[in-house]
Parts: sequence; C-alpha cells; structure tokens
Amino acid sequence: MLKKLTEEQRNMILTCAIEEFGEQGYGRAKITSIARSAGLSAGVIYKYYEDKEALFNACLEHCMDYLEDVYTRLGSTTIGLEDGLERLVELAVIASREHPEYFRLYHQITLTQNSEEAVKLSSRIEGSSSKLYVSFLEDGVRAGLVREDMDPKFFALLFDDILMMINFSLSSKYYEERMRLYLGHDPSDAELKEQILKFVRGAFGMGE
Amino acid sequence: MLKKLTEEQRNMILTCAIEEFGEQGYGRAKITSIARSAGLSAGVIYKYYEDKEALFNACLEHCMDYLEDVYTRLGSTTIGLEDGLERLVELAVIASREHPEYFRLYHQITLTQNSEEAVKLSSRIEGSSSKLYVSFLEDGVRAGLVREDMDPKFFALLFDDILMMINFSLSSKYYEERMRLYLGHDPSDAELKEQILKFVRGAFGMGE
Amino acid sequence: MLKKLTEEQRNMILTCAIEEFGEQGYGRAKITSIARSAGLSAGVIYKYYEDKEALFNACLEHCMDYLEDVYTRLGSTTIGLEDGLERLVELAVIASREHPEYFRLYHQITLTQNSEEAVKLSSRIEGSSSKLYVSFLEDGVRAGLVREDMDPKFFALLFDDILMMINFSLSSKYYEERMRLYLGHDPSDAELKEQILKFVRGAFGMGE
Amino acid sequence: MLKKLTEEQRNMILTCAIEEFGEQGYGRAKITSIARSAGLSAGVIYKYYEDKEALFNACLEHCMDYLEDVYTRLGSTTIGLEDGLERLVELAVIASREHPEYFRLYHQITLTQNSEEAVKLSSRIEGSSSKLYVSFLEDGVRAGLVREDMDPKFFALLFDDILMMINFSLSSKYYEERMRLYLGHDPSDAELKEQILKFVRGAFGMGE
DNA sequence: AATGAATGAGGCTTCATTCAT
DNA sequence: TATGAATGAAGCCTCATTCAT
Repeated sequence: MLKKLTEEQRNMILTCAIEEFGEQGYGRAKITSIARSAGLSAGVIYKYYEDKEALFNACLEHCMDYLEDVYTRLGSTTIGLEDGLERLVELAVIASREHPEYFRLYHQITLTQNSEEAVKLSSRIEGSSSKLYVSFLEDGVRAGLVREDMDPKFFALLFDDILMMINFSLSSKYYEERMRLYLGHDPSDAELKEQILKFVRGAFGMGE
Repeated sequence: MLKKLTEEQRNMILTCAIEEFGEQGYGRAKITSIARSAGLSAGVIYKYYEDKEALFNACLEHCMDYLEDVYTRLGSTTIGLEDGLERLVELAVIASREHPEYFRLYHQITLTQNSEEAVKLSSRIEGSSSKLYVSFLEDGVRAGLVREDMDPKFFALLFDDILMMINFSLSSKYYEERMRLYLGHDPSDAELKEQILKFVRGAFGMGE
Repeated sequence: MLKKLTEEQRNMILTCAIEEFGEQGYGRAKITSIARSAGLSAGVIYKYYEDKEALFNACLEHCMDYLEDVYTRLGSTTIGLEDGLERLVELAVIASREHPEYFRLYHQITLTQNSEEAVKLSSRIEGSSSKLYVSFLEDGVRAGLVREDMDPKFFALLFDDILMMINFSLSSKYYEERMRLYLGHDPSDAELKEQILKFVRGAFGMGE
Repeated sequence: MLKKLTEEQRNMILTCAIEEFGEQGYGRAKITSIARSAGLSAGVIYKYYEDKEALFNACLEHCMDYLEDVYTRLGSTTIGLEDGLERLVELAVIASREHPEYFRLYHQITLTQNSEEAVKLSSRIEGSSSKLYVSFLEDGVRAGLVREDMDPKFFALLFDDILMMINFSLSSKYYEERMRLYLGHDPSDAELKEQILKFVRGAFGMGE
C-alpha cells in the first residue's frame, strides 16, 4: 500500500464507479464501495475527482466517449443502407456485450429528471446517432431502397428505439429476464441480429 | 390533526411517493419530502409502511396493478389483430399521458440489479402482456394476416420494445428531449400513433 | 430521549457551543463534543443551525448582545466622569466573572484574520463603547476634570485596552497565570478595581 | 530535490508555520499549506517535527526566544526609569512592526485553555519581563521618581497590559480595525509612542 | 534524504426511523 | 392516532501522517 496509483488503478476507479453507479444509481452508490472494489482507499478518489458528482460526471463522459466512438466509427465509413443497417444492429449487440455496464449507466441518466450535466452530455451522443440514422433513411428514400411514404425522422427514432432496447436487454437483469419471458430462451447473438433485421427491414419496406 | 387518515390521504402518500421515487430514484428520494408533498407528517408513513423499502415496493405494486389493468382490459376483449394493434399503440400513448409518473417509476425498477422483489413484480406485468402479444401474432400468422416467416415471440418482444419506448418517451425528460432531437418538434398523439402503426405494420408485413 | 427540546436545552446548545468554541477555537471545536456536553444528539443541532459556521456566528451574536447590553446600560445613564470610570471598571470585572466564556469567545474572534462576519459583529460592540469612552473624556476635558493636553480618542483607546486586558485576565488561564506571576497572588475584585482606578485616574490626570 | 534541507529551508518551515498557525489557529492550519508556502513537501516536515503539535510548539518556542531576546537585551542594559519606559514602548512598537506574525501566534496561545506546554513556555517570557518591569518601578519608587502610593507589581502588570495591547493592535486585523475606530485614522509610530508615554507617565505619577 | 501521492481516522452533515406529545 | 422534533447510523469528505520512489 501507499504505492503510487498505476494507470491501471486509475482506470479501475472509473470502471468500478461506472459499475456502482450503474447498479445502484447515484443516490445509493457509495464512494467507499467504489474505492473498496477498486482496492483503494476512499481518500484517493478525491485526488482525482472533486466530489461524488464530479466522479459521476466523469463516468458519464467516459461512457459517452465510448458510445460516440462506436457510432462515429460507423458513420465515417461510406456504406450503403443495407449494410449500414446490418452493421448498426451488429454494433448494438457487440457493444452491449462488451460493456453492459456502460449501458446500465446510460440507462441511469435517462431517468435523471434534473441534471443539466446529464442532459448536455447525452444530447451529444443522441445528436450524432440521430443525424446518422436520419440521413441513412433519407438517402434510402431518394434511392428508392425504402418505402417512400415513411417519415425518415420518425422511422429513425423508432429504429433507435429498437437499438436502445437491445442495449438494455443485454445489460440489465430486468430486461434480460423480460426477453427470456418472451422468447422462452436466451437468444444467440446471431438470432438476435437476424430477427431484428427482419423486423426492421420489414418496417422500412425493404424487399427481402 | 389527530384523525385517522382518510382513504384519500392514504392514496396521497402513494401518489407522492411514486412521484418522488420516479424523479429522484430510490437512493435520493426522501421520506420527509414525500410526507411534505402529501401534506402529512413523516411519522405517519411508518404506520402504514414498515420502512422506505416497503413503501417503494407498495409504489411498484400500485403501478403494476395499473399497467396490468390496462393490458388485461384489452386482452379480455375479443378483438382482431388489426384493431388490437391500433388499440395497443393507442393505449401506450394514453397511459403514458395519464400517468407518466407510473412509467418513470417503472423505468426505475428496470435498472435495479438485485431486488428479488422487483423481478418478481415485473414478471407479473411483462408476463401477461407477453402472452397477449405473442398470441396476437400467432393468430395473425395462422390467419395469414402477417408475414408467416416471422418468429411471433421475437416480433412480440420487438413490438413491446416499441411500446416501452413510447412510454419512456412520453414520461421522461431525457427521452422527451431525444424525441425532439430526432423529430425537430413535439409530435401530436395522432402523429405518434400513425407513424408507429405504419412502422409496426410494415415490420409485421401487414399489407397497407 | 426523543423528547422535544426544552427552552433550557436550546440555550444549552448555545452555552456549550460558546464554551467549546471559546476553548478550542473554531477549527478544533467539534459539533459532537458540543452536542455531548449539551446532553443531546449531534443531529439536533442542525435543526437549529444551518451548519457549524452558523452555530459559531450565533454564539458570537449572543456574546455581542450581552456585551452590548452591559455597556449600553451604562451609557444610557447620565453619570459623571468620576463615577462612570469607577462603574466601567467595576462592570469589566463583574462581566468577566459572570461570563468568562463570553470573553474567551470574544478573544477568539479578535484573532480571526478573515471572517467578514466576525469583523462586522465586533465593530458593533467596539463602536458603541468607543463612542461612550471618547465622549466621557471629551466632557471631562471641557469640564476641566482631566488633563487638557490629552488626546481623548487615544486615551479612550488606552483605557479600553486596560478594560480588555481585565476581561482576558479574568477569563483565560493564560492571562490568569500571568497575573499571578506579576502579583504573586490572586487579587480580590476590590483590589483589582482599586488599583486599576488608581492607575487610570493617574493617567487621566484626575487629582486624587 | 533529494538534497538535505538547507538551514534557510528549515527556517522557512518555521516561518511559514508561524504565519499559518497565527492566521488560521491550530485547528484550521494545514501542514500541506505550510509545506507549500515553504516550497517543500509535506513529508519532510515530519523528518524534523514529530507531528503537528510538535511543530506548533517549535513555533511557540521560536517566538518566545525572540520576545525573550528583545526584553532581555533591554534588561541587561543599565538604564534609568525614564529612558527605560520610553525604550520599552518603542520596543513594543518596533517588535510588532518587525514580526507581527509572532504576536499573532502569541495571541493564539493566550487562549489555549489546556496546553501545559503553552503555559510553561509562556511563563518563561512573562516571567522575565515581569521581573524587569517590577524592579523598574520599585527602583522608581525608592528614587522618588514615581508616585509612592502605587503597588509596583500591579502597576507593572497594567503597564504590560498596555504593551500587549500595542502588540495586538499592530498585528491583528481585528485590533487594527478597532484602533482605527477609536482614533479615526492609522496612527504613526511616533504618535503611538508619544500618546502611550503620556498616558503611562501620568499613571505612574511622573512629572512632565 | 526529500517527495508527494495514498491512507484512513475522524469530523461534518443527512435523513430513515423512533417516540413523547 | 398523527405529529414532527430528536436520534444516531452512515455517508461524504478532509487532512495528518506514512512510505515507495
């Protein structure tokens, strides 16, 4: 003990904090719990973060960075609607599997009713994905790839709704259980992807 | 002041508690706050509820009752797929408008990672709606009203995903803002219903 | 326990806080210590005072009220210089005996280097006594009762210096010990008064 | 960085500690603050001082040494009452101007109610000055230079009271403000000396 | 031998819960 | 029986002190 924190330990703080905040919510999360999980003393957290709120915001920031990264990577590639759709669903599944705890935290902020900070940070991620989806669909309409009577904005929203529910279904015990209830079993990633695509393609009016 | 609580006052406790828990989350919610909102003393709450947790569970129970009621009412009616679909979307919108606070609370429990209680309660509500949706679609397949290559269970789940997101979008500030971001405006109930139905019918392969 | 605080208990908080702050200084004083001395729980203090600082300020206020009261009572009486002098010295001794803890607290704030609050409160008490003393001496000069070559303002200050040192000498262990060191014994109140008056009358040039 | 502390750096610790303790009081003073002011690390302080208390005591010791030095130097000179008086007042002013921080710290210990250490240390300084002043006055009485009806011990105490208040008035914000309140302006050193001497000479019954 | 970050005891403060009225 | 103030456990945070570098 009393050794300088390694890079790994610093990351550990954030990792454990994301886990704790995501599971307990801000109010129930305990700084001491986070420190214990990270194998550190409570005091050291205050060397890196002003206070509990600042730590929480850093967690958000970290998750947002990740999400933004995931979707930005996709957006930058020139890619057709068909492939894009598939890739997006795939990404939603992969990301949820890789970092379910990020989505748990994300889930938390969606029900914060008053944090300026949360709203600001999140509009960042929603902003970029919304533009991406809408333009995908608008292009699709122009190219005659999707039904032309759709409202691209609205359909983009509903498509994102589906993606969000995938995220939650793969990261929260509640939604996991719910999925099991519907399906009667735990779906494989391939199954998930296949069915979702089938559903969405149908919605978008994309021929089989 | 020393009169027994009226029925109305008892309901007030629950109403205010649902509001508080839904807005603040369990950890940040304060018993005294709830009591004050209800125009009662903090002490009296403990006459009716063992502790904070018990009050929270009672709130859940109350919301579940409501949700169950909404969907049960629909399920009991013999109704066709086409009308059923429309009615369900309509119900999702109406219920969200009528009791957004119930959905905020519902939203809260979906991210509780460890409460046995929560899982139990929720499997109740999800259980009944899942059966309803699945049988709707199975009937539809049999009747040739929907694409026959769908997995009714999976599609039922995705349909419910959409409904849940409607609930959240109409009850949480975060999702409200997100919807505004996508659409550029606040949609009317009619618009909501129309677009969602168009999306879902497409997904189900129901001819226009 | 759990009985509503009596008037006496409320006063007890202030009394014990004045004692603690006066003995330990703000930084070392502990809320829990104060509560324990008062026979109360720590929490209840926060029902009456915003925080530690507010409690401290209330203590100051209380002491200032007392001091102001003591000197105001004197100032309001029409009284000659000779009698006034005697009365003031007497008051300094009596007040110090009656509430040494007030003077200990007073002593504390005189070395606070940065509290706006402290400076404001104290200018109150110093302001009224300074006016009183100066006018006493100015009247004395006009009436030829004291040496006419004095600067009344300066001599008033030095007179108040003496009074303050009496206060401290009778309320602080340190000054008490110092007095014993000088005198070789603990002086009676009468002796104190007599010697101080002799000293001051000499300084003012008042014939025996 | 890993060189042994220079003499100058060691003094710096003490200097900065005296400043901090004098301004903040023991309880609010921070070791890290002191270290930062001294341009050193917090850790090194513990190489030279057992703990915070020990550092505080060393500060006291340092101040006492200085004060003792000032008065001892005077006491060792053979000097008459008249000149001695003037010199003492002068010294009080000069010392206060030179090291106001020492007097701030000194002021701090006078209200410590329980430190054996403090009492012991201080009895040292008070002891030497008290002997000096008393013998001055006793000589004066014998020589017929001062009123013979005075109690030299008592008058010595009151004289020292005046000197202490000068020290405080020139080193503490509170007393500075108080002086300004009385006088309406900031006195020059010459004015201070002149008025105090006039006051004291009068008290001692020394002909003009 | 000094550094400066980590430790962790302990103080301030909040709020779920109790209970005298 | 409801009240609402008091209790006190427990969480946040600070800072004296330690120790790996």
